[in-house]
Amino acid sequence: MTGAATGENETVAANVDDTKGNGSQRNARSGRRGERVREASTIERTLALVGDRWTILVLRAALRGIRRFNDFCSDLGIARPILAARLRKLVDAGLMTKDLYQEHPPRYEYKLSPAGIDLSPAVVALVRWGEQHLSNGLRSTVLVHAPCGTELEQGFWCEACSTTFGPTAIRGVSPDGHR
Amino acid sequence: MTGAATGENETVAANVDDTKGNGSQRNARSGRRGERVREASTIERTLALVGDRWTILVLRAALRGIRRFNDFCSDLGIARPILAARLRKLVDAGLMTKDLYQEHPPRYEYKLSPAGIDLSPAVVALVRWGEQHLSNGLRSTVLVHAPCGTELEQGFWCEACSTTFGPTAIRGVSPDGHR
DNA sequence: CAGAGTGAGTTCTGGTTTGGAACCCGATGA
DNA sequence: TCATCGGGTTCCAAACCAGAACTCACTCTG
Repeated sequence: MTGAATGENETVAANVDDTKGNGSQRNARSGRRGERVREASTIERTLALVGDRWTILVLRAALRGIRRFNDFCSDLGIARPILAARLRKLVDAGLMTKDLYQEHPPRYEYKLSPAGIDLSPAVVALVRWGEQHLSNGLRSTVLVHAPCGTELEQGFWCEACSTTFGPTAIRGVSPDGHR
Repeated sequence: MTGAATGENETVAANVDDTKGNGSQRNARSGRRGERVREASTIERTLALVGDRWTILVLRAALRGIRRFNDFCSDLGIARPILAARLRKLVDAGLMTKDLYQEHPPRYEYKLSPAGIDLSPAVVALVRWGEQHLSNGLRSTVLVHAPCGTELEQGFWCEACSTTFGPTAIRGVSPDGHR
């Protein structure tokens, strides 16, 4: 009853299957707040990392070339303790590196690691969504393909079919089904 | 890794220009917590909306076809008050709709609106990043192109050049031409 | 018809996280 | 020597989050 009721032809992207039906997951957590026993799924862990108001902004600032503590601070308007905590978390998670760029008063720069750069599709997707849906008529920035200046599209690409497609054509499968 | 579909390979994504140098920047906020005076930029508003641990998970559940309060609740393991607050926020923001599906005890279903579906590239990007960087060897879900079953790539696409490209080839420009 | 069950929330109550100010520390540099 | 800068940390109040329990309006079972 739950699912099918609406069957109709909405634009829906609603059949991204999650491959496990629902057999196992949902199990116990301890009584204590914050330390759940069930193993968090991958996305839950992803969001535990980047799912807050600042982390993505820090990443975006880093993508724009900002590297120093104070520059992040004044560019984002973020409170210093929060920034320190976010940078530490990102460095610990391997998304950024902290390099000494000057010894005597030890000074560091924060740069994106490859894993951090890999997150840029997500950052770009959020930026673009905001520009499309939240800008009140005046878009502040348009992201374009640098070589030609055309506004970029973001989409999914199937190498086998050599085609792009939208969210409705996505399915989730389990990799360990037979392997 | 990321770039299978991207022609060039690259190191740094650090020169996405942000078009404003810093002309108008970072100005005042009031003394009160939470009500800043400066007009938040688009991404800041985007993140104020979806930038927390649960909203993206709620959206992902909705993409998977979940529609009812209790189903979200048990699928995600989210506390009921938080879920109620998130759904209300998403409905208010126009990302989801709340439809009556039964009168007598009034019962509602929550569905993604087109604006919510538009966020799926971001959700997918986060899921994929997590699968690539956070799964400890065992990936729980692989997203594939439904018609052919090939694992999908996500990338940027330039219609003018008919080419895909990676994050390094992105530039930000001001929409009003000058600059 | 009483009682159990269901779906969709809200209230209550603590623990956790944020955000802002202020402070610390080690070099410069005037 | 004192001020400044870059990079943090400490302290504290306000906001947010999570869980349990409760409400409300039905419907179903015996």
